[in-house]
Amino acid sequence: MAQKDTVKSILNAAEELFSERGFAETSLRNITTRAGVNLAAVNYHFGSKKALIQAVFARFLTPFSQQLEQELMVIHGRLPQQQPTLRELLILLSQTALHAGHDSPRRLGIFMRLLGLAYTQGQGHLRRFLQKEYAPVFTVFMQLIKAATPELSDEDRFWRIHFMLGATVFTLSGADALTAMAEHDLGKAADVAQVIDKLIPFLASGLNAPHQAQ
Amino acid sequence: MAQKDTVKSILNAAEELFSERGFAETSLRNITTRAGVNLAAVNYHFGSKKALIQAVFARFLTPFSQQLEQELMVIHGRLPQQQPTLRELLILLSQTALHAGHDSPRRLGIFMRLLGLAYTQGQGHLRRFLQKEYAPVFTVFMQLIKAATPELSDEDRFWRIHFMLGATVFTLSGADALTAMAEHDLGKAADVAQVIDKLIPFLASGLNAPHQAQ
DNA sequence: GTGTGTTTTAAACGTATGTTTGAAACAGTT
DNA sequence: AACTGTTTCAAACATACGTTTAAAACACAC
Repeated sequence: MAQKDTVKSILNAAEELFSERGFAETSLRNITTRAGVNLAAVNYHFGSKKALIQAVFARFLTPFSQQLEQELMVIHGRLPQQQPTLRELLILLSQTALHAGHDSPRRLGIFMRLLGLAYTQGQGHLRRFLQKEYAPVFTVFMQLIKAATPELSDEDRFWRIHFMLGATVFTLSGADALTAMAEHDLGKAADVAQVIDKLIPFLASGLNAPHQAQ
Repeated sequence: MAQKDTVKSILNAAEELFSERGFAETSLRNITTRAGVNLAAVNYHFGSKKALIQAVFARFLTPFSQQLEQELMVIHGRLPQQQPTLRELLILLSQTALHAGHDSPRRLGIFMRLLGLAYTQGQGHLRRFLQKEYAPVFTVFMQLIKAATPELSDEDRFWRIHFMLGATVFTLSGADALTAMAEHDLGKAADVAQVIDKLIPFLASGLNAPHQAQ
C-alpha cells in the first residue's frame, strides 16, 4: 500500500464514478470512499479536484496518443501510392484506441463517456488541457484523412468529420445502455469491439456520401 | 408582471443556463438572478429543481411532438405506394424540429444540447419522464423508418439509428462552437438549418451503407 | 374599502461540498 | 535507536447549495 496504490486506487475510482455520474455529481467523498483512502488524499496527491479530472484523462490519452503517433510515423514514411484508405485509417484509429495500454475493452466505453462529458459539461479547463496536450497527433491524423478523401470539399469534410465524431462518442459512451437495449430489442448482445465493427461502415459511407444523397 | 411572466422568465433563464453549464452546475440562484425573480420563486411555481428541469423539456417537446404526431397521421393515411423515403422522413423530422412552435432556429441548438446532457448526465428522473411522455410518437416514427429501409437487418438498423442520433445530437448541440470553428478554419459560417442540410445526406448514406462498406 | 386568495420577498435552515490543518503513522537512512 | 521526509488520518473550515418559512405586497372580488 505504497503511494502508487493510493494514486492508482483514486484514479480507478474517479474514472468509474465520473463516467457514471459526471464530474460535478461525483464528490471527492464518493471517490475516496470507493478507493478506500482518506478524503484528504486527493488534495494531497493531485492538488485539487480539477487536477484529478485532468489526470484521469491523461492516464488514458497519453499512452493512446503516443502509440497512435508512432503508427502514423510509419505511415508517413510510406510511398505516396501506399497511403491508407479512409477505411484503413478508421480501423487504425479504433484498434489503437481499443488496445493502447489498457486492459479491458470496456475501458474504451468508459473513456468515451468521459470524452462526451468533457464536451457537454462546462469544464473549460479540461478542453484547454486536452488542446494543449494532444493537438499535434490529432492534426497529423486529420491530414491523412484529407489525403484519403480528395474528392471532398474542405467544407463538407469538416462537417462530416464532426458528424463521425458525434456518432462515435455518443454510441460508444452509451455502449453499456445501448447493448442492454440491443439485447432486449433484438435478443443479440454486443461488446464494444462489435459496435465499432458496425460503426466503421456507417462512418465511411457517410463521409463519402454524394452531395445530394439518396 | 403577472404570474406568467415570472414562470416564463424562469424557464428562459433555466433553458439558457442549463444548456451552457449543465444541470448540476447551474444553481437556482444563477437561474433566479438571471430571470430577475426571487430565489424562492422556482420552488413556489415548479416545486423543485427536478420539476423545473422537466418543465424546460416539456416546453420544447410538447409542441414538437404534437406537430410531428399530426404530420405522421397524414402519412399513415397514404397509400402504401406513397410511403415516404428515408430522406423524406429525415427532412420531415428536421423541419418539424426547426419550426415547431418556437421562434428562433438557435433554440433547436440549445435544446439539442439539453438532450445531450439528458443522456450523458445522470438525471434518471429525466429519462423516465421523457420515456413516459413522448415514447408513442417516437415509436410511430421508427416504424416508418423501418418501412423505408426494408433491406436492412433489424440489428444493423438498430445500431445505425443510434449512430444517426449521435451525429445529430452531438453536432447540433455543439453548433455554436462548431460554426465558430467552421468560420475560423474555412472562412464560412453556417447556421443550424445549413448544418442540418449537410447532415441529412451523411445520415441517409450512413444508414444505407453496404454491410462491408467502401 | 374590506376581505381573500395568490404571489413575492428576505431570511433562515439543514446539508453537502472542496479544501485545509496538525498530529499520528510510516518508511528508509545513518 | 534516533532522525527525516513522506504519507495517512480524523477533524474542522468556509462556502454553496436546495428548500422552507413567515411576513409583506399584490390583485381582485364584493
